[in-house]
Amino acid sequence: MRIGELAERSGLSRDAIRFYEKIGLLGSHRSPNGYREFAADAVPWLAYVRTAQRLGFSLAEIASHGRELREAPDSAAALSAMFAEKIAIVDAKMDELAALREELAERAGTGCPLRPDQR
Amino acid sequence: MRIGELAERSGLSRDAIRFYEKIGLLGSHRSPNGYREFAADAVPWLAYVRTAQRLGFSLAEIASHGRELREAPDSAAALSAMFAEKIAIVDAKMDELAALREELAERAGTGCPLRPDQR
DNA sequence: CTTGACCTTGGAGTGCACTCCACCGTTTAC
DNA sequence: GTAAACGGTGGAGTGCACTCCAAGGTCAAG
Repeated sequence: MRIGELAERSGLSRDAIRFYEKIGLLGSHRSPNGYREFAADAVPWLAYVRTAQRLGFSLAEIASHGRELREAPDSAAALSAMFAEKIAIVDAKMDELAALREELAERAGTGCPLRPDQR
Repeated sequence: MRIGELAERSGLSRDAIRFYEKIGLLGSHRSPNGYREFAADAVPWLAYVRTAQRLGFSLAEIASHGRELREAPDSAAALSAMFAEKIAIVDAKMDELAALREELAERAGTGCPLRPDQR
């Protein structure tokens, strides 16, 4: 698949895809004419990248996550440990969100808004 | 409280605090000597800002949220509606995180990692 | 054989959220 | 009274994640 198709299927811009390739977030090989060729699984990978990114992971983190996965010894234990770590991070974020939600709900109940300053 | 104390109590840099004041995220008044004076509730407000920011809200969003709150008619209903909206956003983020967590857990189980490309 | 859609590479520019700096005035401790 | 600590301003610089643009190569259709 070439860049235009991937752009359309992933919802990303061509420029964003080229940028992702440049920083090592996305692999590709080149056709004889110099065009980038992407594998079919680039689409779900980019969907995952978008989700992880929206949830507060930087592209560098996502890329290093991807690298770890590729470089991991093919051991189920190592993989599980890595995912457990990521899941712990996700759980921590969820806890924070729950706390923020609580805070919002509480203030909504009391009718006492949070303010930048007393004015 | 002056900027140094607020910086220490909030864990933010003086520069960050000045920046927040400049973009209207934080109010202050000035002493006769020109020094900024901050109210005591700037500390919890900044803590809230940090949390909301870490969870993916931009400073512009947080600032406009703060403004809405200050400008809201003093009606419990209006406040509740506003908070309900924010809570819905938070809930959506939590759902996304849960989905990501699911995805990670699933892949961890199968031992089939996600990859940037087949290499 | 040209038109148009597609692709390439630099490199510049953008918006966000700061951070750093120089240079200057004020306050506090000794 | 002076040195250190603290405060002020304006402006430049940084890192991230793109976006836009110019100049040009490739390829299928008419």
